[in-house]
Amino acid sequence: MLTERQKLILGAIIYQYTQTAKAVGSKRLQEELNIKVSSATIRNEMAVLEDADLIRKLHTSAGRVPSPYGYRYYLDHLMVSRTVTEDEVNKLLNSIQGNFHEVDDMLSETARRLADLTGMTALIIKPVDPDLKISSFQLIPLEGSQLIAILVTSDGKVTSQTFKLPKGLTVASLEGMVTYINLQMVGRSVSEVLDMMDSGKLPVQLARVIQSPAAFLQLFGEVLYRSVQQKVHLGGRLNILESGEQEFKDTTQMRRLLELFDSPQKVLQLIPHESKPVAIRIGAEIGEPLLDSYSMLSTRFGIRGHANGILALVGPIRMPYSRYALLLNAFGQALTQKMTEYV
Amino acid sequence: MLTERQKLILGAIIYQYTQTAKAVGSKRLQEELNIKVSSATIRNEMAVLEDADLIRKLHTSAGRVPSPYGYRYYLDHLMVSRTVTEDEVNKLLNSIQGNFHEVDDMLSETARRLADLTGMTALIIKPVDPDLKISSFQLIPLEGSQLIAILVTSDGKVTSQTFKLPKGLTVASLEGMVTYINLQMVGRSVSEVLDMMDSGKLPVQLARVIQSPAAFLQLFGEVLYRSVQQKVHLGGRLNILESGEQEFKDTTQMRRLLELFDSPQKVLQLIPHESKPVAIRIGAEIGEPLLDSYSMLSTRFGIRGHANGILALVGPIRMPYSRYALLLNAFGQALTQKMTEYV
DNA sequence: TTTTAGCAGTCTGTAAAAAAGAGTGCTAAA
DNA sequence: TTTAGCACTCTTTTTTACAGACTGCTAAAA
Repeated sequence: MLTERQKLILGAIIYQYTQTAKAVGSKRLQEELNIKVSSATIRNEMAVLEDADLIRKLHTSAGRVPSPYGYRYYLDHLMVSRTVTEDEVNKLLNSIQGNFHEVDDMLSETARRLADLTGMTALIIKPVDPDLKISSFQLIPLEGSQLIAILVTSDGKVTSQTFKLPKGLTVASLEGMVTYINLQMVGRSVSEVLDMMDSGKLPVQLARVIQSPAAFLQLFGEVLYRSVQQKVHLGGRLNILESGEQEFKDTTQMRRLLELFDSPQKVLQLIPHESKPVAIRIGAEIGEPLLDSYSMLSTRFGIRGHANGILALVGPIRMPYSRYALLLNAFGQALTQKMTEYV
Repeated sequence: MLTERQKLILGAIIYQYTQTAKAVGSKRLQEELNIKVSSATIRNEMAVLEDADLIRKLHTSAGRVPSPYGYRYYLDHLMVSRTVTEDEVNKLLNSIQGNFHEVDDMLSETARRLADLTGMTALIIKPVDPDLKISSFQLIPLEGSQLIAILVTSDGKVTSQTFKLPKGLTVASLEGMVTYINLQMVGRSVSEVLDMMDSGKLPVQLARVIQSPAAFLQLFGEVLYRSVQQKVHLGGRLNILESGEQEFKDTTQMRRLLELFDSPQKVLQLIPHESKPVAIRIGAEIGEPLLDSYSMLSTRFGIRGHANGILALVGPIRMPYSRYALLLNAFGQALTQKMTEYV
């Protein structure tokens, strides 16, 4: 257990370091804290904090910097976190105004803005609506024997795919299938239909409409599957370059880092399992070696009850946590509200 | 006018520098060239080349490096350029095999491959087909009073946009409009229809079908316009980081460079007006200060007679020009052929 | 006139040495 | 418990020294 004075000093070290990015020494703390003890006393207290691995020194005669555990302690015991007011959320909501063609555009723009605001990298994973419904399915002939399949879902997303008319099938027979799909499947949820396909229920039904539905089913399934794929929206992908603890010695690591964010698959692995309003993970807690010298704040947002969208910030360990946690929280609430407009 | 020996030396300097990235001195040239003159003679010749600003030295007692003008001279007078054989194009064509959902996917993949092959940044601007035709236009109701407009063009591209049902319009009246569009406009080229809108011809016609077509027309026009927007496909955007002449002192310039490629608008300004098979521009010739220490090779490709697509490589000034020019040429021809599959 | 050998002079890059700065840890006294 | 003081450590910056790589010039040779 830390004494009040030790907490005060730890807080000051974190504050100073967060501001200046330089190891902070006993003398500077004394001036900063405006405390009535000498620098020697502060040095003694610092020794205690160091024994507890809350702060570290880079080398024998340098000032101290917070350790990851020190940040953790700060977050858990020292940081005072405000809650977001409804007013603030509304202001934010107004600022995300704009005429977007689709949800995805809106989310991209939001990520960009959040990144600009913080100087960090923002990422948004669109919530999956388990009730996402099929709104329409169309087959449209192009030139030659090319066709294009178009699936529209209730969130306004359009998934399309071109293909060649399979041998043995006529456009007319496909038309029949499309009519059937639109009659029977529109209004049903995508996951339900995917289940029907897996269980063989749909194939059986379609077999009544046409002899060999296999080719058609494969196509339909592919488009369906692609329509529910999670997409990652990135903002300020390049900010990560300027926010690292240490400068990059070689471009190699820099590349790896950028490539990490370019891979939706890898980004999806970064999301945390905790369910706090705002989850804060420091350095190695993220579980991705490339991000060991970064921190990640994340919150969930979503449609109606289904808060499975992710809104996250990735930046240097040294950052104003309380401010950004608040911001993220506000953005998350705003997004949750905004999403309803698109359902 | 340069003597044969001077040309030989210039060529050797460029070759050596291209290979080793180190300023080349008279002694090394003597060994390399296996020539029967002494290094002093070579020094004399180098002085001549330097007077003509074909080579430069970084400082008093360093070897020489080619100047931008030196590269230019090399390209114009010294480089022997092969032509691509049909066989090579075919091989390439096979390697771009793959099942792509749309042209855009194919182009992205090609850019990626070209970038991997060269270690440079590749960019592809999709050719605009002036005969691009409208294949279908649909309005699909979503939940609430949301609608989604979908335009399919003959290249298999789908452009969509969600919007709220404007007041005073009913879904039924819109249906009429859609039917009319599909009856009258499908098969016409997009540019033709855009002209009809500008000239007021289409509004007049639509006015017969419905009272106030303004709201509908705006929407239709917007979707139409977006469908012919040029898209830029980038490959190896990050390669630019490793290929610069000098290391980056600060991350700022590095960022600017990456942002340049992230902006389609700016990328479009980079394309040259010349109409050589492969245009090669060196440093400042590109006309973009950020790329002063890079070179850009570009070629055109396209659909049928309309070669207005661009295929380009951006990399360090110091590069094997003849090899990459050949490669680019081959890829351009392959793409031109490949495009026909998608029309 | 052209080519060559030789050498002084210039600049870079690196290594070694020196100096300056910032901070700690310990001791002994208040 | 707190404080003043000082020796010690480690980093960073500056200085100095030196080897290496070329050039440019001169004077002689071809």
